[in-house]
Amino acid sequence: MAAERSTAATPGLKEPRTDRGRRTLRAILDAAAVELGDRGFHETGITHITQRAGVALGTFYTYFDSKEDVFHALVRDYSDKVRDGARGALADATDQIDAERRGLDWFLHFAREHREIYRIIDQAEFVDPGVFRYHYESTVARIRQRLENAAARGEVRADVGEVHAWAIGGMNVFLGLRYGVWSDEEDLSGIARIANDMLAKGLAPE
Amino acid sequence: MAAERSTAATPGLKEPRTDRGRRTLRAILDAAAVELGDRGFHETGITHITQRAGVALGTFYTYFDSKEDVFHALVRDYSDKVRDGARGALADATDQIDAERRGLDWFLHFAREHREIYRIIDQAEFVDPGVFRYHYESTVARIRQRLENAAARGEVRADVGEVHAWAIGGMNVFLGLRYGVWSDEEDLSGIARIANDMLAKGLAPE
Amino acid sequence: MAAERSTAATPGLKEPRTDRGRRTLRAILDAAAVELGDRGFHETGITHITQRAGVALGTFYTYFDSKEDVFHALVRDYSDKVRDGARGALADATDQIDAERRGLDWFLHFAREHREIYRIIDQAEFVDPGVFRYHYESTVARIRQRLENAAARGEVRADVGEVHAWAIGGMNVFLGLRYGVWSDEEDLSGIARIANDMLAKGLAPE
Amino acid sequence: MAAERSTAATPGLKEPRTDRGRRTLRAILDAAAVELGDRGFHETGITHITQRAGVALGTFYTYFDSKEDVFHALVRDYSDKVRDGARGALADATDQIDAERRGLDWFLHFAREHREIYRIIDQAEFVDPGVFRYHYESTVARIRQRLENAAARGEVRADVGEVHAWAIGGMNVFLGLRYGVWSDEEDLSGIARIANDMLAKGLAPE
DNA sequence: AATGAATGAGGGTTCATTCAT
DNA sequence: TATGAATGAACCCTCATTCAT
Repeated sequence: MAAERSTAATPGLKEPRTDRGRRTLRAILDAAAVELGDRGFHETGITHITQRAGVALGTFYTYFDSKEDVFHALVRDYSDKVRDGARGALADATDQIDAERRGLDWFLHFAREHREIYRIIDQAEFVDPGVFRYHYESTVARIRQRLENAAARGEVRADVGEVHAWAIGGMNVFLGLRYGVWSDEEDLSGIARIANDMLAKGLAPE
Repeated sequence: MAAERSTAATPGLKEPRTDRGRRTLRAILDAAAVELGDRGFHETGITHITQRAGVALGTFYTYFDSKEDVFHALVRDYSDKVRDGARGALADATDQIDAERRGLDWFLHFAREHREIYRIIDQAEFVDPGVFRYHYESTVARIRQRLENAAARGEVRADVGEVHAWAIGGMNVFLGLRYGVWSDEEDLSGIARIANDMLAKGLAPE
Repeated sequence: MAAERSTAATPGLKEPRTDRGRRTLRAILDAAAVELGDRGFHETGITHITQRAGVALGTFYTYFDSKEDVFHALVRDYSDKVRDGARGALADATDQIDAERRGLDWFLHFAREHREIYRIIDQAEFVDPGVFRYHYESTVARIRQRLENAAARGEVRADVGEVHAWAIGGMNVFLGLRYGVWSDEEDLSGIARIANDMLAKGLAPE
Repeated sequence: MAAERSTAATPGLKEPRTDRGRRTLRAILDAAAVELGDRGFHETGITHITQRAGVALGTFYTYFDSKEDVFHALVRDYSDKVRDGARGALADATDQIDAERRGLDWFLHFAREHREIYRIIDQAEFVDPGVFRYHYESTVARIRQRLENAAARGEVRADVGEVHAWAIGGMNVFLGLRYGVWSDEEDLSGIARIANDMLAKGLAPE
């Protein structure tokens, strides 16, 4: 649940030097994820975060330079998680269509488990447009790469490209919103299978 | 470009009684669309809106009860426009697949023409969650209805349902974001054709 | 109920020249008495007054220069009413003690009938300190005059003076507040008799 | 002069946790008493208070939730002071009439010393009607209690009751206004003696 | 490292008053 | 006279950030 710090230098974040410091940072990060996800960026005050984390207001600024900074850190963490999680899910797929199904399946469950992700990433469009665009462009770029590789192997139609990748990305995101975030009832693997079946036919080699 | 007032009762809006009033309201609405779309809800001050509209600060409150109110009005206006515009575009389609292509084609052009729409509607998730959900749920419900009617006519596979509708909605929205809002270069009708071709195969009757 | 205009020149008031104008002025004055009495000076907006009066906002300024002006006019009207009403009540008293009882009796009933008076006059302390002080000083001066005349006639103790007058004024005002304004239940004439009995003994000639 | 914090839970007040905090709160409270007393509630801005207190605007909200809150706190503090001050003054009286004289004497001096009290408590009628009524009702209830106890001891007439208590309360308040607040010249103890003499006769046992 | 008091720019909203019609 | 749209100064309050301890 807690966001693991990416190893890349994170500007605006002051790395803790002691164990106690690491625990505090972790508490703040976790609290921030919950609060920012629940209330949204503008409705969340630093005090909301520090109170939930059980630390004093000023302590926040021991680890972050600004409110934007935590937000940025969280978006990057989540973006990384989506990338890594999907990658893991794809690993033992039989073919590319099956891989996409597994990826969507994993993503839908992840979305339901981490509803905050949606709210946090969506807000990035206004709070931190850079990461927002980066997140979607790199996510879609990976889809595209997979499709083109598969096309080279003859698994999908030869003409797949950027447009298909964005279309698939949009499908996945909306299904995650509708069935993962907004609802608890549906069988997510079933949803993934239905969507994947349409995709399979849509992408089948001529 | 100017938002036509919907006929439905709009709470929080005080209908102007004179012609001068109607002109002023229109100016405020147009200015609000530009400012809210450009800067985002929280970065937009009432003064930004009134200055662009060329009226005094207080005049804003002659027509709206709060900043949330204009926002709400704009989302509803835009939501109606998307609905009506798509409906018009669908009208002279030969079959349902062609209809979906025309709808997407229209939507992509509309998105490029009204980049604000995206930013305004996306922000609604946090500013006015009610309309946000309503907009997407009703949009997708219309897609679903069209699909099911087409299935009854044998034009598309018999098992189409809610999941397909959300998938298509997400596809359209992301394509609009990527090629309509973020870019000026691509031929939008070409994009629509590519996506529609994948859809045609994905939805073809068995 | 409607405030009659005193004949003295009232600055800030524009005398109506037509009959229609007189009716409008009257409507505004009556509405102002109700609203200012109910909500208080600062909580009352000009629109509250004009809406209750059934006229347009701008019409208010046809008759008054400012919000303070209506307030001032009302305080003066009410102050005059208290003076004239008490004077009338005193007229057929047998002696001065009886006169004071009749005055208090009348005042208590007037207070119950016109609860606004209290709220309006009390607020004058902050809104229009001039009239506020004038009202109480002249009211008490009349009491004092009556007492001294009565002392000359041997009806009350010889040493009556300003202090006694203020004490009696305070007594009357508080009884009006407690039994006239705050409550509907008590028999006001009985209250006046009780207080007057204490006064009779307190003021009796040695 | 500084308002001591009552021990009762004070909603809307955030208790300071450090010494510095306690000093700041005290400064704000003192400044608020002066400003609210001088200018009145509506004419006093938060900046008036904080500037006089020598702190920044925002600091006000570290200790109070709103302008109404300080006002409320001040009225309660002052109300308590009047109660405690009068109680102390009464302590070594020989009989009840003498006690009332001492109480009035103390009150007149207190009023002259704290002219703000009048203006603050009077405004409560509109700003905070609850405490306003509470202040006067409990003050008068104490007078009544004293009178009835004295009647039981045969020190005053047997029929004393609520009406007499309100009458006395009104006398005291008006004398305080006229001689304590509005004027600096008169000998307050002399005033108290004159009023008390009238009272002594008015309340004497038959 | 941690605390919490202090800061003050900023922003939404109100409302008495003006004025063109 | 009457109307109601337009004006803009004023004000309360929020909250990210700083800083002394």
